[in-house]
Amino acid sequence: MISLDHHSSPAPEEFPSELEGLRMTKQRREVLSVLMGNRDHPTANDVFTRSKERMPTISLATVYNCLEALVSHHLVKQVNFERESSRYCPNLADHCHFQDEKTGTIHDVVFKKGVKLEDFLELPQGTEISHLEISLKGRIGN
Amino acid sequence: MISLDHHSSPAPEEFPSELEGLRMTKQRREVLSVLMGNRDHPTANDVFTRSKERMPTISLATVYNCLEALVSHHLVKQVNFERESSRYCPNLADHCHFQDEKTGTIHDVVFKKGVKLEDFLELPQGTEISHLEISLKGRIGN
DNA sequence: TCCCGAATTAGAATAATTCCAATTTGGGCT
DNA sequence: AGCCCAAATTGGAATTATTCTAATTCGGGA
Repeated sequence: MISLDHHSSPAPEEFPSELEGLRMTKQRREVLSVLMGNRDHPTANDVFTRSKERMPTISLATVYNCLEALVSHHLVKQVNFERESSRYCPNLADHCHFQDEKTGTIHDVVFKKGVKLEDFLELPQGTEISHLEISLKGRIGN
Repeated sequence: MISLDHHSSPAPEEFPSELEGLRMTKQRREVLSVLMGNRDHPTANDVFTRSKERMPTISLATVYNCLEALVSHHLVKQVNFERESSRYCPNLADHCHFQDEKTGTIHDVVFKKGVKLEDFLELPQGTEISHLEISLKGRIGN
């Protein structure tokens, strides 16, 4: 069962050369630091644009590769809203996402302390949840 | 605030010529009856294949058009799992989706009776949620 | 029946992502 | 330090789901 505990994200910048068993190449470090530096849930293309400022030779394919490596090593989360292009988030705490329909801004939303999935969902018993994604859209009161 | 009340879906088949302000053309009726007939969360392409059996002239574009019309008139729900192609679901009760990673099968999961979003999420106060999507992946215990 | 806006259609276009094949990189071993 | 080799990067092509376009068809109301 997935836990909804509250963790905090690692401190920005300063990454070892290997993290969670992932070789920290300079491209991966760059992509990660772009994500850490501006937590506005950028798309792969946003990350590409930002990375190029400091590393002009990086390619979009590499950005996709790096993001996929970071996601699969749980250093970053992939965020999806319907069919929009994926966004990326370095907040490793269990949380979900709220998109303000007015501005498009995405906000992290945490779970109430101690809440478990079974508390609000009628899960067929025996289910092992390996992945959970909650996406909200709406407006922020006036 | 979105309600998590338990409703039931309309009875299968037998649709009036206008529903929820939507003109029920024969293509839309066909698409809807495909969805009602087999609630296995088909993709647009699945719906296209199935529709063609009874209506060989229907086009994929029309299937997309019909699905979009049905979704926007709240007769059908669009279901997304990460970046996979959208699936469609005629269950109008508030519910979310669990995908068995072993088989790929998608199961509807309902909310515990009376649960409200605020009960499990720390929503920034004043937020009006207009759309909510919860997608789970995992395994069904042996 | 005629008209007209809406719906359908086939095919082209788009957008995000993945694939491919060639090159580069860098850690470990000598 | 230099070599080796698997892994990572790269640019471009390919793929896939979906949307767009423009032409045709449909069907309800006058």
